[in-house]
Amino acid sequence: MQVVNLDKRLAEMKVALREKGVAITRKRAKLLEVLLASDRHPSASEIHQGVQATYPGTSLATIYNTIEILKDTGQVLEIEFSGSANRYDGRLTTPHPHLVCLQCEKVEDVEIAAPLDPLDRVSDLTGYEIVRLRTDYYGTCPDCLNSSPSTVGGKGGL
Amino acid sequence: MQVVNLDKRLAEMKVALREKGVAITRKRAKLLEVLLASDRHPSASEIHQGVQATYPGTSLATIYNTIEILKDTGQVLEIEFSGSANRYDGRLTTPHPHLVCLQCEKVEDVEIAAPLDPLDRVSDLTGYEIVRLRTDYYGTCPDCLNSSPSTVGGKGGL
DNA sequence: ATATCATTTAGAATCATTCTAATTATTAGG
DNA sequence: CCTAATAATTAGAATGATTCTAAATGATAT
Repeated sequence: MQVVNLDKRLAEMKVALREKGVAITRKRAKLLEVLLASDRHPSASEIHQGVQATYPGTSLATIYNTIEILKDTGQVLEIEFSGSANRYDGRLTTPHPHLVCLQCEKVEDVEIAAPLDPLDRVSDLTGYEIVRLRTDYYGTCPDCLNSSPSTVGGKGGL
Repeated sequence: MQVVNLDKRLAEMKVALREKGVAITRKRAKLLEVLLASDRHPSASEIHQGVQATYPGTSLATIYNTIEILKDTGQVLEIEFSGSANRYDGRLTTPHPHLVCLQCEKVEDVEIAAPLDPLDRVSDLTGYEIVRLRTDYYGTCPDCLNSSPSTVGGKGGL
């Protein structure tokens, strides 16, 4: 697993926000904390719950607003899902491969071979100006493989 | 570009549906046609329009129902997007890399290096039972690079 | 014909996300 | 300390893709 110094990341994020000219309010600070505390790639609503633990009455809109700013400043990586909520990675914000469990919707980082073709090679090849690569492996995690040997279908949204 | 014999694909799809025990109604046949006719990876609503050209009054529900069956039988590849409609590939239904234009929302196949790590190697490595890999390059296509030299942002949903 | 079963339908429901317009904090000058 | 001005936050409405529901239609096979 990519090891990240969380304190350092937190500081970085704050600097980036300040440079953007936005205030680091208590709720926003808490949001950053919650985001970094989890290696689960939390969803907006999970972050919302985390912030509400300390600041009840925080609106979901605030969470989305702040995530928007984080995205603009490259301080969070958004992992998009069509069937369920998007997930966010505040630790490692450059696109990287993920392992997604279709059963329990866990999203993990996976340490594997670097990009098949570097972005600029694909650019050359296609004439596209490539800005990012998404690489995700979908399947069933070990936990789910064990715990539900019979549950085959998986009605989940991913 | 992967070259596919469309007539053959159409026949394959029909066989797969029959084997599943579902009828190939006129609307469904048309849907398959529309799906295969396009290399644009059409959305449900684009397919809907295509079918409606011949069968006005076709419901979107029918499109989604049929796509569902196609997915179940592995006869279509669904490419999911959180910000906008999912796209469908009826030509090549095994997961393969795509090039996605963030500007015009074009989705193209791209012929590049095979998977970084074969699925079973990732399985071994992680204990996951991997079923598919998603690999998408995001950027701006040549057309959009030319036509809108100033339009930087791109308020689009992808 | 008729009972059975699959297909199709319109519209409602869902859910994540974005928008809106109003309220509340915060800050900088006086 | 006040008071604009500005930014942050809010509740709730709006959006948009997808799924669900329950009813209607169509086809099939005795």
